[in-house]
Amino acid sequence: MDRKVRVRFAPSPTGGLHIGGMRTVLFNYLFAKHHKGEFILRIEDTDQNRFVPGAEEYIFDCLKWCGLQPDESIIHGGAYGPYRQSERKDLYKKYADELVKNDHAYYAFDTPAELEEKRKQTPNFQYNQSTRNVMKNSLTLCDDEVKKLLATNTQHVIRIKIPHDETVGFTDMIRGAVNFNTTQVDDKVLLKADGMPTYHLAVVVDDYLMKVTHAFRGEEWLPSAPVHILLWQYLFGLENMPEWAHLPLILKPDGKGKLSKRDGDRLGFPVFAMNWTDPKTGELTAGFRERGFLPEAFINFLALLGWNDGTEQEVFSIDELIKNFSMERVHKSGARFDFEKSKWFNHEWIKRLPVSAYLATVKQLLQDAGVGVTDDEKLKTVVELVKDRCILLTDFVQQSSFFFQTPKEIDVNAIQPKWNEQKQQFFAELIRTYELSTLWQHEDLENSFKELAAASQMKPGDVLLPFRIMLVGGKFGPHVFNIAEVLGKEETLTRIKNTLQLLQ
RNA sequence: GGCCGGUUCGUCUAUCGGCUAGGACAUCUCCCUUUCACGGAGGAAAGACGGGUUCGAUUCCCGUACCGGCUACCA
Repeated sequence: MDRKVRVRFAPSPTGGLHIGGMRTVLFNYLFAKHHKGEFILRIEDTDQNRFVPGAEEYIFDCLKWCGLQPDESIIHGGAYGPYRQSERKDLYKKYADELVKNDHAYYAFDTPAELEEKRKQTPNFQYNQSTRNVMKNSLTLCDDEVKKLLATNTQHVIRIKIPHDETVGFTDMIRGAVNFNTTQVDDKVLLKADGMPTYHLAVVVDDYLMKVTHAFRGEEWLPSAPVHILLWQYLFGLENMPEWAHLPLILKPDGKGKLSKRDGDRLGFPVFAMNWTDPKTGELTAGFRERGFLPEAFINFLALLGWNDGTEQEVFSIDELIKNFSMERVHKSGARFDFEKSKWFNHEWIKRLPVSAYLATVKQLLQDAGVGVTDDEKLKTVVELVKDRCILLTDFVQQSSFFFQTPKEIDVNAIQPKWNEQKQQFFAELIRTYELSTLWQHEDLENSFKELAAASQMKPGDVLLPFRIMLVGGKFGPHVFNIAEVLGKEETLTRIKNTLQLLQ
């Protein structure tokens, strides 16, 4: 391929963008960047009935969060605009007319009601080469009548005239040779009654006009490939057609079928990249971002859903993905989405990334939870201390709140049963020891704690858990002396004293 | 129903004719850790089925089964 690589992602702004779509974006992006090409984002809004306000912005927000920025789009500009199909409406008619003129398409005057009636009568009714001659179209009507109907602006569509008994095939980058016999292909509508093109006409025209070299889409599009190939043949020449790759579907974790946004609610995991609220129904679909995912992790597990580089590496940065990605190594079969594994990726990224990469997010999360953080250095220390224990960013709230505010609840029930006079005295003594101590490093705190335990004829283990609960409130958190160190002398002593009172 | 696609541990996957079928998630056991994690060691766990081709098939071919997708003036 000597042409510059140009790929496109073409969502319709009908609301939400789930992980299947996001993965298609990712693969487009990786392919484009790997080949030093361009990534275009085209809005396919040819169905005006399904337009959802805010959906376009949402799509861009998701891409931005992931760092997958288009080179050309309705907001990034570019030399091949407009990038919104509704604004290209007039372009398509010309090509539809050309097809009619060359006998590759025809006018059809059947009304939606008539078609519906037909389908009711004939269960598996298809508008195709075997039925078109009993329908109301320019193939069955005489020329004068057609002219008259057109002249009087009778509602009509333009349908492709699929040839009889031909083999149409192409080489899919993932699947290899795929062939269809045209006898099985329907006469799809190309131009709708409202003058808008259907997807079939629009993809072909726009991919040509936008000089797209490689076209990637979900496997669900495979059956309509012959229509598109025929269109390329009739309009622009097969030699100019982009190479196709039909990506494997992302399947439900349980049961069967492709993943849908409803599966998330049902099974308790996000399906969209970011939270999405449907403006019409008010229904909220949860997003990975709000659930506490790092974009690095989101991208990483998306990439591995259907692709791998042949090695045993699993954690990839975006640059590594760009470097190693190839469409030929994408799987043919669908991949079942596994939320547990996606969490593992997030944990890996939390551990690997410098904490500065997500410190601001954690700070915001704490703030949202009512935990004010004024000391950024302290936050950094805390995050560093607890990050191994956090799978999702939201886990930082539970793991670090007690560093910044007194625990709301002290799990005294965990101490009470084994509490006695001896322990009571140990902590009274500990308070005195710590009050006198001039050093406040965790090693020193631990040493004096253990010396005191030994002097009191106790095993450290007997008093370590109570100590933890005094400082943390519960049975969790990093090493207790590290906690004490960060908390500082005054706060540590206050918490011991407070809990001691609770135990009275 | 028709057309198209797919089929390796529970899940994601490696293997491009030589396999004692490798890794990861999850799971189990143990070690480390006087919380929980992290980390370390180990265990259990797979080639849908039937025919070919071949010295040899998970790998190539053909059937069957099963799974999925599509079958709108939606994308």
